[in-house]
Amino acid sequence: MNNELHLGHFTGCILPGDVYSRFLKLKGEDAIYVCGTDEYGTPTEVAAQKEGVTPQELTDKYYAKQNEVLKKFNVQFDIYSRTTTLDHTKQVHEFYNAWKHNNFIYRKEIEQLYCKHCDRFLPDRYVEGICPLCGAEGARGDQCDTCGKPLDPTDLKNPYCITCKNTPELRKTEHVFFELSKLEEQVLEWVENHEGLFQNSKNFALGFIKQGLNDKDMSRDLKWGVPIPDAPGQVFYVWFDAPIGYVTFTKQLGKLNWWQDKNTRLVHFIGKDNIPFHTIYFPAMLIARGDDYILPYKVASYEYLTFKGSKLSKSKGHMITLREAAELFPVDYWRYFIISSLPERADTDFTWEGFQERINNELNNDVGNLVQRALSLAKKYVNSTVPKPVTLTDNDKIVLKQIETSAQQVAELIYDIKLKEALQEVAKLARIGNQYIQIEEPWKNQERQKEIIFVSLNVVKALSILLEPFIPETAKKIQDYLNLKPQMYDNIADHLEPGHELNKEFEPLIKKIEDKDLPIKNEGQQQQGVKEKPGDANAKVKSAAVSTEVGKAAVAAVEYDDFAKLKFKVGTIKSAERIEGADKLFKLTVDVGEQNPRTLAAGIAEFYKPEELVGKQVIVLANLKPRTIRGIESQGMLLASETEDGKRVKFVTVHEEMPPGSKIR
RNA sequence: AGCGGGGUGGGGCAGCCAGGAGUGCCCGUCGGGCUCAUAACCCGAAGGUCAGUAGUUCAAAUCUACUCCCCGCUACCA
Repeated sequence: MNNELHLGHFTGCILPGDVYSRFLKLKGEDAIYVCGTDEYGTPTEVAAQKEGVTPQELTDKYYAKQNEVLKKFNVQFDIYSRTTTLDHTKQVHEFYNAWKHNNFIYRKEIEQLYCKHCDRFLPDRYVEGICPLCGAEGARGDQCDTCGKPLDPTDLKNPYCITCKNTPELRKTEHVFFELSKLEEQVLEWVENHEGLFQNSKNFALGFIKQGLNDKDMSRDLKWGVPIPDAPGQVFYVWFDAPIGYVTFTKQLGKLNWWQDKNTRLVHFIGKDNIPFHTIYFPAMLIARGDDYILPYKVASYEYLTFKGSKLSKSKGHMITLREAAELFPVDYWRYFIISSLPERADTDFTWEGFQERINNELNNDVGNLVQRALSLAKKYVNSTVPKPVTLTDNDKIVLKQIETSAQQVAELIYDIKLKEALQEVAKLARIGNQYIQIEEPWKNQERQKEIIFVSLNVVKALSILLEPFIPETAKKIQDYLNLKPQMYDNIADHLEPGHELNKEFEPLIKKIEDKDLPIKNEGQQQQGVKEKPGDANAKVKSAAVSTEVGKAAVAAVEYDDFAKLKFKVGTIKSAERIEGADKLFKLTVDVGEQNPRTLAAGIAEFYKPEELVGKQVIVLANLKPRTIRGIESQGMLLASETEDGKRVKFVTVHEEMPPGSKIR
């Protein structure tokens, strides 16, 4: 909760949950979709400190932004609340008292680092020092980044306070512990026998439990957090309050009793980093709470959508924010794309090409086009009125029957949270519709026009219902064209009334994404006005190195200093060979006047033969951050020129031989 | 380094947990058709030793062991 929402958040938890809950409601189920912001925790506090505002001010700001953008994406929460409310504090205290009552809480005196200068304890990330294991400097109190080992603040050698840099001292303090170890068996049994966990959740949780569940220190000597009632000056470790937010928010909706109702099916949608909290800690907290609190029915955990190939990503880890995404394309495009490429099994890399392909070929050509076809046929031949079929042929009946079959399959898949597959099933119905029109040829087959158009329109109507959970705006648009009121899922097989008038005004549902619409081509504009941090220039050029798109990227005006950061050198190609399994790449060794020749991966294999290259002089960007491409480390980038259509590529050279290593300026 | 995941026709995926002819989906390629529709749509074809090795089995993409590649997390974060 110290950042804007980005496509990763949307993919991992928000959108799948929205599709699922929209579907349930459309199906007439008693469903609520509960979500909120988790606002405590040291990261928020540290971020606020950096921005020079209070944590509350920071979270207020982001809460408002998130709320706004979620509405834009038509996320239909029943409540989007926050953990910094009094309701939540009360709810956490209620849990705490129950844990105490059920003997899951004990106190223990431990030693913690204390900064006299700042007059505070230094938990987790408030302290840095030298890692006792690998000796690296700047290891944080919770973990060393260099060797990756988790640490306790007290493990650090030469610790210092990150705020004032003074050396802290050890001070005794009494902390509250949650006796997780007592629940190991119960949690293990639940994980092992629970069918509702996604495979990745289950594997991870089992591995986690195998290492043994230790009691957890719930106390933090901080102010920002839910105060522990009987431990003045201490707050709950954020993961002990955040999941209780689900309970708080449900209570705010007046449905607290759902948590103790055996018929409630609690389904979590999370990203994979949240797996231990939703499969181990939270279930343990619920068991310890007692009073028949229910455990999750399903935990849908998603892998990551990664952005390494995207030119929008300014640095590693930077995502496209939802706000940016909505400015670029209609939100339904994003909703469609993300569900159709949900990272269920493995991380999935986002590419603009993939996005464009999916939207153009599937959403546009199959779905959009079918709607357009059917409506146009109706307008042209039956004056935009649902015709009365006289005699239905077997094929007509098969297609009408298919609507029911599809609806049933889609429903089963969504109940089972196989959203990607469900959406494919919807797209399949659109294809069947296209196929049907093609085979029946209503433009030729005049005596059967009424029946064919009748069937086609019913397919379109069915699509509008099936699509609603996924792309609600588009679904609504189709229903407007059909002049229909919002439908329920179970009405899907009801045929349109003959004589029902359709809307004569309609336009293509979806517009194709042209190459020029993609931000790759607008890179210059995109980045204007964005202050890049020093060193970022490397990152920007890097993406061009693999895609041979040097010629395509529009060039924004740069400062001379930025240009001066780039070190170009003349190099002589010593050897060139194809890289196995890569059509476009050569592995080159190039002498750039250094002790050893450099290894480069160059995307010019479609345009040269290896033997043509040996001995040639090329221009190399020598201070590009090395990058591993197809298993070889590319230590620079070869400059080349490319025609607009990408059909011709020629490397850049000097017109007379220069000594290898000569500078370019 | 630790933890997790992946390697399936040219590209992207599903299938693997509950083994049964390489089955499926999207794109691309090639050939054909249609002209109602957004140069869209429909039909057909080519293309894979399911990363490798060894095992279990009547039977392995699927189970086991090992090996090789790749990726993510271990900053914020789903």
